[in-house]
Amino acid sequence: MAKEITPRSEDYSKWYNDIVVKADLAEQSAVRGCMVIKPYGYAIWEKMQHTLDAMFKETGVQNAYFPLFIPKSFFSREAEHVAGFAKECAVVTHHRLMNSPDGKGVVVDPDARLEEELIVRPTSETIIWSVYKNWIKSWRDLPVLCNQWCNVVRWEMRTRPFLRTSEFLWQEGHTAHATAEEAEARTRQMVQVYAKFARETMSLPVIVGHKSPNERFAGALDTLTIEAMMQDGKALQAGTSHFLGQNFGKSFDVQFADKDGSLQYAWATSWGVSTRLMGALIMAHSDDDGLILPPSLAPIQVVMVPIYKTDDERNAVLEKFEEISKALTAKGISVKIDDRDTLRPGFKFAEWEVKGVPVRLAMGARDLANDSMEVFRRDTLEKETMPIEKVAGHIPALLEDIQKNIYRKALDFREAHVEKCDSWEEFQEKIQTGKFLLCHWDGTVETEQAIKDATKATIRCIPVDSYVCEEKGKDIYSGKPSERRVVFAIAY
RNA sequence: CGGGAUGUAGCGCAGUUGGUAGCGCACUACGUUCGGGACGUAGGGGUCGGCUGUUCGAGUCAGCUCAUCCCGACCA
Repeated sequence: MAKEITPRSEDYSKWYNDIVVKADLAEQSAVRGCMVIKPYGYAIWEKMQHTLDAMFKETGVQNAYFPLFIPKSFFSREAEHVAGFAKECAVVTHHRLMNSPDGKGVVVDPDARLEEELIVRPTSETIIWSVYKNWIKSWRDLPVLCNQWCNVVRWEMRTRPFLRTSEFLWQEGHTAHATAEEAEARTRQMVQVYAKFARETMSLPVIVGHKSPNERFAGALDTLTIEAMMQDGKALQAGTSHFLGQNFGKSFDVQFADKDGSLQYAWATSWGVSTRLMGALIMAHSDDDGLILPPSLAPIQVVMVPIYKTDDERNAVLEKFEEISKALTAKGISVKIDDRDTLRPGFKFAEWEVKGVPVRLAMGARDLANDSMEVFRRDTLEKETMPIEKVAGHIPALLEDIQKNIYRKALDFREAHVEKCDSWEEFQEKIQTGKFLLCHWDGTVETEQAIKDATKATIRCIPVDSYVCEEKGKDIYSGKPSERRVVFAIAY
């Protein structure tokens, strides 16, 4: 495959789109800004869903489903929330079409205008809290811990596959609690679920932290985030968990009788991750040969490519593959024997590499004679020849090693591109080269905005686990006193 | 919604001063190949984004329009 584009080149966007297309993950749909997720891409998303879903359930969360359409009036109840989403809503105004009077196609039937317009959900806080009002009467009804897997629509001006599409798939959790402490604890708990998922399942190192007020979710008192670094050094917000206070409880009049008989408003959290995680996966791990998938998300973990000239050779190799396939399947490993007769081995090698399959086994007449097999790992591109009987036993440890190695590689990359910075001159230059800069910030929206206007860089988070730096200093821009360092970066 | 660009085969593109539509990849058939994206031969595939105009004649010129992409503002 041609190696014209490298991950840190200026044409990162082209490189990314190239991988999306060649790895057969997604394609552009006829609808502007929307995306068709193809079977291979969707299989990865399904694996993400299953893993996350199990993690949610371990924390007591249950799945539910709420309507796609939200009456417009619901949005006017929470002022900050509506301000955040008003500019990007798809609105349903009619419910019927009719044949065009001029005989050409169909038109909207003017008589079918809805009395109240419906908004296609950009997020479901409003409709869910309108339902919670009926569910929550007593402290005994709390907490309510619901999650839904669904699609949402945000009519963005500019779109990019997986990272920002007009419609996207996601999961949104919405919880109601009796106390602020409990809701805040849930907010922290869920961001840690996301961090664990990113690190262990996606092999993606993330920084957990608070968003600055400027970057907070519309209507939230606090937003926790996981921030990841892509291979061009830019930041990607990969998941968020919001503490919503009593904003929605009050807006939707969700009151309950507390233990002491007093009426209280419920406390809320919401948290979500989307198909944007697919974008993160692509941009964090791929190389010039295509996608590199962590084994825990790979739809196919081991692919077997037979090499042969005659039917006899083919049958002999496939027989060995079947044996190994059975042994691996018994261990819960997903295996594919690529027995397509019309393609040459070299083509198959390249194709499975683009798709990011972690391990490839190849076997031909030469190996057959030696009772050996070639084992190839996608992450390092290393080949190893080993005796056939040892292969099945070797694979589980190899997959585990690949999983860890991909994480290690991404972590090393991030470590090499994070640094402290105390000079505004240095900041302006370094931030453009793809770095996370740990800098002092005076805590004001004005300073953050001024830095953004000057450099496009934003505060990605105020870290709570890695890179925590509680030391006094002077703001990088304003020179005013600062209590701690925060993470600045240019983001997707 | 501002600034820039592009619409020609499934994809990527060429098409000169206006004169009967081309290339590469992909696709179909046959043969030779098969240990890192094979090769040969023969085929199939088009409302040149749309409309209007200029002209004997428009992919090419003009006007309008639609769509897409990139850069801004917005955003997970």
